[in-house]
Amino acid sequence: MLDELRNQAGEDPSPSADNPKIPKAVIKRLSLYTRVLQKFSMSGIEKISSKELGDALGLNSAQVRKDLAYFGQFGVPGLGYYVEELRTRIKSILGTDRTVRLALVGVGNLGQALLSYTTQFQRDGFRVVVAFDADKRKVGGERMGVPVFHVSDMGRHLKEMAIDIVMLTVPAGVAQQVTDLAIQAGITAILNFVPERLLVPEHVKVHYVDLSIEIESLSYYLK
Amino acid sequence: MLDELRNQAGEDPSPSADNPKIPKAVIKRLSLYTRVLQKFSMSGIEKISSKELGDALGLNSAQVRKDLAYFGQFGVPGLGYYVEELRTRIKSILGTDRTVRLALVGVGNLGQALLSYTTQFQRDGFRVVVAFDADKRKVGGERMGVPVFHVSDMGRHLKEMAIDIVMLTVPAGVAQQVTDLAIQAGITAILNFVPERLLVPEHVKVHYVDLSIEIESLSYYLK
DNA sequence: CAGGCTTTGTAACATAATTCACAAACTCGG
DNA sequence: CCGAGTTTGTGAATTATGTTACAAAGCCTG
Repeated sequence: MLDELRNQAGEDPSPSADNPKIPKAVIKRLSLYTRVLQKFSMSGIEKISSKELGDALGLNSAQVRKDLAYFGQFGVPGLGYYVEELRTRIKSILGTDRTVRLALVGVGNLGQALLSYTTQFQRDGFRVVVAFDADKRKVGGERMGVPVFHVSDMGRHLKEMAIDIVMLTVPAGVAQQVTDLAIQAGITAILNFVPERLLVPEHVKVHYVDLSIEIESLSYYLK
Repeated sequence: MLDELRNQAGEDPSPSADNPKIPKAVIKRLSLYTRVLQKFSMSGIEKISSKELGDALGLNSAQVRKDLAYFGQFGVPGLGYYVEELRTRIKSILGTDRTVRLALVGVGNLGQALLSYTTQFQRDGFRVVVAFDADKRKVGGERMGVPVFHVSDMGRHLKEMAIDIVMLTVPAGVAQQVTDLAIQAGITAILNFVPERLLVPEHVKVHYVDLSIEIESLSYYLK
């Protein structure tokens, strides 16, 4: 599909810089790894093997090692990986070693729920710093400590506030329009909750969260 | 055992109960097809080719045909597919030709947002018919027209109300517990919003919706 | 109603992702 | 500091998924 994108330039001395195609699934698993490592770290455990890491996620240990191998050599033969070190390095690879700045477009039901998701978001290093809506009655004040502006000013605010990722929870029908605006403002990553396919230039990455599809496909497996 | 765990990781093809091996991705695309077909149907268009259907979703036309071929022969050479007929048949395959009955566990922020998602859900043939929470203050009345019961009565209600799918939006930490209860009550499909892996027997299907992972992986692709 | 045109369904091919398997690297107890 | 025991990192094999290509089927125009 339109998933083929360049990878980020290396920000650390790992061989990731040149590797042109890392499977999307690998990236998602990296994210899972950090979560497990976080837990282990909390329990005061200092080292972990690919086997243990895999078991915690239902993955083959070779897959864990191979995933990590995309980015360098982090392990010690005969010992495994140092939990904290590995966690730090993966976070650095993912770019979540600093706070990721999110904007929310569409302060409806789902949008507000996302605004109140602060606990989880905070813990994972994200922060919703601004929201937008087309309804003038919702604009002006704050919701859950987040200022809400009118979409007509979105471009300006997105730039000024150095937004990394836009979350779309607008009504179906205006999603593409809003997307175009965001991209004009320099946004390159979108998390789309609207059940509509977005047409975007190649340098823009869209992830879809589609509840209806999840439910429909679950329905298939009912028996 | 390993198979079971692997299944829970959520991203790989699992041997579905009866149908030998239809890729999970195929099922999700079927769901997308119905959406496109719905739109075409609305516009009064009566036939559609695999090319057109694919174009609408950014897919290769052969993939569309192959996906459909898993389930039979629906098309007419030289003509394409009859929109309404195809839609009906796919819905029948997915089991969404009747209302799918959902239960929501955890009436927090996200849970309430899902309860208010009625418009979209209704349109797609789902219905949240009951909700549960552990907080006695939330229990008893209705939220968005949906009765809320205490989790301690969950098993009974799930059975009595013939629930198909359980949506989990409970606080991290109790997800596994709630899952076990639901499975004891005969539930075989779970949509899990909690950022935690669920251990379930083989016959139970779990789909994960994990916002943090979506954001983290988007973060990777930034610049 | 014949023949050119279109589009299906699928077999063969191509690509991608995962798992296996093992040499090499390192640990650690004694 | 040696040797038995682990565990890594990675080619090779396997499995899964997607694409190409085309014969067969059916439409439709003249």
